[in-house]
Amino acid sequence: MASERPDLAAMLYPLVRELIAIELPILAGHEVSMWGYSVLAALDDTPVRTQAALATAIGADKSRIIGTLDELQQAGLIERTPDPDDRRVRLLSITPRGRTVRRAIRKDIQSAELQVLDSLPAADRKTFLRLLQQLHTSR
Amino acid sequence: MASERPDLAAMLYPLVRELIAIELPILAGHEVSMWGYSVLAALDDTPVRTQAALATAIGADKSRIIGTLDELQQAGLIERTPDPDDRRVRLLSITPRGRTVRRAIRKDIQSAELQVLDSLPAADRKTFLRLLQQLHTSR
DNA sequence: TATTGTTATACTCTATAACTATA
DNA sequence: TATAGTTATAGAGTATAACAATA
Repeated sequence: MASERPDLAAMLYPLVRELIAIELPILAGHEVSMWGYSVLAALDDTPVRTQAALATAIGADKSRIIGTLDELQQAGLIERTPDPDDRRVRLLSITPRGRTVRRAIRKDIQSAELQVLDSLPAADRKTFLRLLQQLHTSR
Repeated sequence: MASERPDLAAMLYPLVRELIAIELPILAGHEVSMWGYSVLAALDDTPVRTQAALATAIGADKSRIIGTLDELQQAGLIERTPDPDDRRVRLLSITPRGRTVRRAIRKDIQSAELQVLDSLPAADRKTFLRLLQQLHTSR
């Protein structure tokens, strides 16, 4: 019976939950919700898109992100401009201020999140991070 | 600006979501919910405990797992016996049938879940798994 | 008084499906 | 008619607090 190990999800999920617990106070400090941060990140990495495309990109329903977009727009972090070529579409873009906020949040998160890997030796931590990144970009 | 990488959660969360999508139909096939499977796994790995201890062990509220325990008990997968020493407490245990079901589910899950690591070379896959396991046990 | 398990309540998410305006 | 965005509705999930039994 040697080959016993926990399921992948059983090992990964606690990590994610710990990470969320780390991120929430940071996000609150910047007055941005988790969905809001997710939107800012997506828009910052790939500039313009329709709301529907954005929604599927971050794994949400198109109706689910509307409140988030309203908040971000009102805070001046994103812009929604009607597409002249197809007036049904709202072209999305992150504002300079949105970009600044996104980077500040990311800096705070990334300087705190690595603590979840603390139990690994430094070399292993680096390896884990590299493999995870590889896994993430090749999806 | 070299040091740019996605946040840990941004890389891990999609993995978890993909894993859940893989697990749900398997669990449905065994007529066990995700919470139910989580409870079976916890009880199988560390035999007896109070409901409150079990709840915190799997990251839930004590009131949240009661419906799950009812279902599992009715299906004959767990037992709730009053503690003679403290009649407020219900001692929890997994039944032989519960153990069988849990193992069957785990076998199905583990034979399917590794596909999320498919984009890694075999050696890297093994390394990732080892580090993740190390991370999980040393928490 | 404190604790275990339970129930009840309200609150938050989420999914679904209508609705509008454009095409 | 089909699609983008929006709104409305209902359903599921969750947290909180009250409750009964026991310590």
